[in-house]
Amino acid sequence: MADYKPQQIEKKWQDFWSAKGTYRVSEHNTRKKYYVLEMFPYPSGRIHMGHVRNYTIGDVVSRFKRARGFNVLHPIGWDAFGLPAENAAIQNSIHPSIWTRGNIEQMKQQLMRLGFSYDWSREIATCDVKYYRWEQWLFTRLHREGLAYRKTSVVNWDPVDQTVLANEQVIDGRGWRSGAVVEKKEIPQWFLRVSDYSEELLGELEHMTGWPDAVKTMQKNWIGRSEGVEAEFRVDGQEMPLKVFTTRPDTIMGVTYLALAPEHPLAGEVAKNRPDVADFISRCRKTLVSEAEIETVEKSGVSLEIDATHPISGEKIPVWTANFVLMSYGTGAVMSVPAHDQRDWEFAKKYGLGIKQVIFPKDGNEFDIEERAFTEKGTLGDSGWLSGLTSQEAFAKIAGFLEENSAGGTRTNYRLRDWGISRQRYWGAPIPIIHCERCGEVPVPDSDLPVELPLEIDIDGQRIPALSKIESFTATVCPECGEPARRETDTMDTFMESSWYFLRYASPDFEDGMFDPQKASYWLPVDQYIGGIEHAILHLLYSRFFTKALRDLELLKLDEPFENLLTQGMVVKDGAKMSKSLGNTVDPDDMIARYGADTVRMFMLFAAPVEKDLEWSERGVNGMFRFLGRVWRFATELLSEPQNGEHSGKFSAKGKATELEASTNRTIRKVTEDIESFKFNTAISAVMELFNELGSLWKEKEVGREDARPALLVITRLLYPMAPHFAEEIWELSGESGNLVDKEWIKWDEESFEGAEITIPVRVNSRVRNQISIKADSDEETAREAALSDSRVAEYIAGREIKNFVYVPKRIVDIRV
RNA sequence: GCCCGGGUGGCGGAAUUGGUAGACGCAAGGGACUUAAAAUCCCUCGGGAGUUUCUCCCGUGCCGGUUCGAGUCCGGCCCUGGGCACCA
Repeated sequence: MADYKPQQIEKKWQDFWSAKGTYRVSEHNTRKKYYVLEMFPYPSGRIHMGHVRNYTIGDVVSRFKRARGFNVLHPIGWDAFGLPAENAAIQNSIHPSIWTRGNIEQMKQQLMRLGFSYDWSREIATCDVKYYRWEQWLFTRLHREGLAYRKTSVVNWDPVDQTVLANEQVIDGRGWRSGAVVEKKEIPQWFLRVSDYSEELLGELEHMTGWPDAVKTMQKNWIGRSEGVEAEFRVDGQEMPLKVFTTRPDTIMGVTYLALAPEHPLAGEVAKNRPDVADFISRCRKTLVSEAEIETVEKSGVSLEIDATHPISGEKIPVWTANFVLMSYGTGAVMSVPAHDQRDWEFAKKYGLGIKQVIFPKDGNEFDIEERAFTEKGTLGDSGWLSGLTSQEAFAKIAGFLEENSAGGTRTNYRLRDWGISRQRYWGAPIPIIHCERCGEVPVPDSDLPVELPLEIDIDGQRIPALSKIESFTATVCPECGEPARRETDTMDTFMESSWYFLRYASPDFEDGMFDPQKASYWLPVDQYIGGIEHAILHLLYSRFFTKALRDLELLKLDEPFENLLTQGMVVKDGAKMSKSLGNTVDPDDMIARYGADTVRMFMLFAAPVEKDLEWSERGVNGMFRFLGRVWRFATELLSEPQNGEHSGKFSAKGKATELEASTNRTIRKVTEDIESFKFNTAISAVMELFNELGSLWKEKEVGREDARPALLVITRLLYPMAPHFAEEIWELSGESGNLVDKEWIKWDEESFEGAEITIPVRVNSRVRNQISIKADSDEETAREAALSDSRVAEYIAGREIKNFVYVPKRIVDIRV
């Protein structure tokens, strides 16, 4: 018997796998391919527990699928551009590149210590020129297709630091470093036309059976397709009518005012002569960065003191600007119907605007419109020639009327906006465009790609120079006319890199394109994608968009990138997400040093179901260490006897061996099915139960060495995907041939536990009164007889009439008297 | 504010997807071993009651409903986590 010392065995097996090149794969293989991928990490410095959880899950899937006979691709890389590198650079006067490279080196070592089955030969880092050059190449193709375009858009501007801020860097309307009040600035920026794909991105969701419903619903709502009507309201003295979009055209006769987003051009127009309006506009957007803030702030507005003409009634309708109207949705203007929309109602009450009810309950009941808005559909009234119609009938009538009078008509609107990819930052992939006074926006020709990010920069100050400040970078000549020109100085959103990295893994060193088409068509789609739920919308939607755009560029024959998706919960401690700022992080390295990688992995899998948050508990880790220690001691004791080299692996049928054999086989089935469905916590429980049973039978001398051995070997093999070093070592100790990493997954023998008697409860008047033992496949008559002949059950029936008898095979007998 | 999740013992969780609520583990208490500690091993462990090898009652956030039967389905509340387009 020996103590379990993981430190002595884990390195040994890691070196063994690495020396053998066990996880290197190629397309030249007769097995069926399986591509398992975890979301790649941002190299922030050190691995955190969220990574450990994510990658442990992926590793179990990878090892399990290998054992099930698949040619498994399991790659890893680094999402290496991003804001934190610049922050670190400023803080520590270290170049973002050096900081990032150092982190990658460190984190790679950490991942290796966890024993993950990665094909390290495919490692990529998105800040490598050989990676982002192909992203630049793609950008020029998207540009050619009109899918990349420039328009002005607003950024957060820190007037003290003279820099653009991310939303995250704006706290209560102030720059996080300078504390200066943030200003809004309109600058030209690059966008990708995701909206062209709204319909397909939405429609395809229906067929994506391998994705969680919650994620699909979130994406569906994010795309936000709505059928409605656009109506035009003419404004005196304005050439262009005001357009509004509404999903409730039936309420149009109840419009009492129009509300414009503060950024609406007409509001800006009026503001020129109205200081109060100008003041309102500048005030109301200054501190509001996100949609969440805009929608929770107290509603306020100001009248523009102009009137619009109702397209149907011809009435004069006052026009306001209000802080809750979003410029980015619909037309940036809404028709307000206080009687039938609660938000409009509240605004109208606050500013004394009219409330006109035009929809009435179908059942003819009264509704007090002074109390709140009536938002249901119903019958139109007080609506002129539309009165008496139902909401549904009115929809079509009104749309038709607007159409005929060239004042609007039916429209489908999407909430999904085009993707702004411009970042005014240094640490990113430069956008490959040259601005020429004569030729306009000229994409960098293929022969001049890549546009390398200049690495020689001065970072000792408190600022990283934007590319626009680096003259040697900006100055160039126009590829078309040869005259002096300037480079685009925006870099690309880091979501660009993560939208296609899964394709690059198929051929990470390919030099003639983004990926080798043959290899990509072999490996893709990703069969199992695993990552945090926080990426449910943006990253996953952008990756889907990229895949479809690449398909339409005829670079890829693929509609969707990720066949199956698993979203795992966060790792929390004391109820809060582990984060540096909260100071509640736990370093995986400490845990590995103390307990070993296998214990940490097992704990991560055992402590919570994958999709739920996991509460970190070092006591729990210790408990898992004790479990592995018990198995270890049992194994070393059992296997210490000299082996004769011949093991049938069969149970003897002596004593309780048959029972142990049945439990062993039942456990194989349970663990296999649980791993298939990612229920690792119950898979581990099942192994623990089997081990507990084996332990007691052994201690009570109910089974001998010959029967303990096959059970223990099964336990070892079932633990292998989760605790691979541990399992390999015991396997080697047992003297069995080969290594588990190359072994087929273990099969179970159904016959060993079929046909056994089972115990089911008998309920009388909803209370369990006793259990009966019957064959699993007993018919109702047999079950009835068994139940009624049970003395305790009989006591509770006691001569009363049986009013109802229910028998659910293998489950329950329920009697009502 | 809008969208999507989640609420089960002291704690993490299990419950064959409508069929014995609390598997497995942690913590706690008691005991064995030990000079001692650690480690290890054994027992108890949702609450209450009783005639205490056993039996009864209550119990899955709250209120109501469907059903022979509800942690699971339906309606309405409360609390809580994630996302909201420049954090990744």
